Amino acid sequence: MRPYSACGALEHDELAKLEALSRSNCYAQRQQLFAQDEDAHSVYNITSGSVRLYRLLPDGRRQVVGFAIPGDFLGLSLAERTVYGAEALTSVTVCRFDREQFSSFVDEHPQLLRRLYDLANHELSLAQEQMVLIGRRTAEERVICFLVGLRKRWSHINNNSVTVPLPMTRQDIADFLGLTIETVSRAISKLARERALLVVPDGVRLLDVARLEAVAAG
Amino acid sequence: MRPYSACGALEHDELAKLEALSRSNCYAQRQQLFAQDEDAHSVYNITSGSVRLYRLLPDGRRQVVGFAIPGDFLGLSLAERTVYGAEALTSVTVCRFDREQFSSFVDEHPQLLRRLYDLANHELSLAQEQMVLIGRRTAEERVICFLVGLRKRWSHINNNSVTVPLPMTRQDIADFLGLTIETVSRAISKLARERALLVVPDGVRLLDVARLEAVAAG
DNA sequence: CGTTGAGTTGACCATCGTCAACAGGAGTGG
DNA sequence: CCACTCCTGTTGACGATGGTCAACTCAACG
Repeated sequence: MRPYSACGALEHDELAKLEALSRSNCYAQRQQLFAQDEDAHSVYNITSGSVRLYRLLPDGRRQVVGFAIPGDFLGLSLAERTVYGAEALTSVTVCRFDREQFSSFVDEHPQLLRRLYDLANHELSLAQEQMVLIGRRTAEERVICFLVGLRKRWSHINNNSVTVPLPMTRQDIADFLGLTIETVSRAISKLARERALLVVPDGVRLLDVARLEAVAAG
Repeated sequence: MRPYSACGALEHDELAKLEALSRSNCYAQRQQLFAQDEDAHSVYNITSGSVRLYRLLPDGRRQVVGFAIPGDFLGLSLAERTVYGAEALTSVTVCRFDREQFSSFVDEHPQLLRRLYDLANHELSLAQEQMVLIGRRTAEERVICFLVGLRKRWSHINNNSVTVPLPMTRQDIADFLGLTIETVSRAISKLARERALLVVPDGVRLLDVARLEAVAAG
């Protein structure tokens, strides 16, 4: 795990010190990294695989608040308790840090803290984007935004491919977009019928990228 | 403006230095503090009045991403550009800081930065809460959650009164909850008919707090 | 070859959005 | 003082988007 994109603020030797605090770790598909509302032990950096982040209402309704892919961090809030659960969508490998140790390291490196602060504010902006998506867009628009946005996130990793991996189930997508599984399925089928995309095993291939990105932007 | 709740990390003399950087400022009702996607000049601390924060889609659809009340900060992300607009719902007074100066001050006070970091992560958690609200709750539940949540925020200011000030229009509430003005109006009317609340000028008085809070929690 | 679980599709329906009419206050001007 | 307009909010009738329920396909797996 070299990039440490969140840690660009660190000098080489500081980076080495941080790396010394980390432990590599694996999770099987469907295994939980951590649950909602439990004590937070660790900070995670995903090195391979995908993770879903979700919140539950007491009556069982679920909202997926995000998906983590390689390079993403979890638990950076450094809060004592988790506010969402995290579950492996595929088999997952992570670099894990002890939360207390990581927190102390951060306190000793204000430049890193400043970088994390900017990162958190960027996340906040994305969360607001998601509010607009769920609150003010139609079902088809939500699905398109989801696919286009996910492709953009993968583009750094898979060389800008038009094939978007979808390791999550339709249920996960639905719970992310505030829809039902059937509505997501219908939206994807409609786009496939219109030759805007092609459904492939464990993903979709975007065919009419221009059209899809126009809808996502509009 | 004494509380500086965000600045509890500062010593008395440091607080004084920060205060020296601030300028008091007024805005008339409907006046814009700043627009979406413009250069960010300032950091604001609301001292009186209410502000709506909103994002616009290119086609004019609007999502209100939050309301700011006395004690709240705006522009703390310290990003170069604004990601949402802010408009005064009532006449508003603020303490305004130059963004660059504030940013430098923060860089010289890691303890303050750490406090701001925790604050940003708390905001992020609230944004996720809002995603659950918009994505997975019914119209009536959304309205109830909104009222109960707003009451809680005002409780520090107005001595835990069951009367919730609503300086925003129904349109603002609708755009916050991902609903229409008519649906918000109907939900409030229904709750009033059921004696769960009472509509008063520029607000509502919660009558059956237990019931409302139960719905909001569930 | 049967079972299971994900995904798709269809028929029907409910919630919420749309459109329209109306009520009530605030501001304006005769 | 009384129209008159304007704006916000309320209410009703109707309709569409998306949810519900159910049947079916298909692949994975034992």
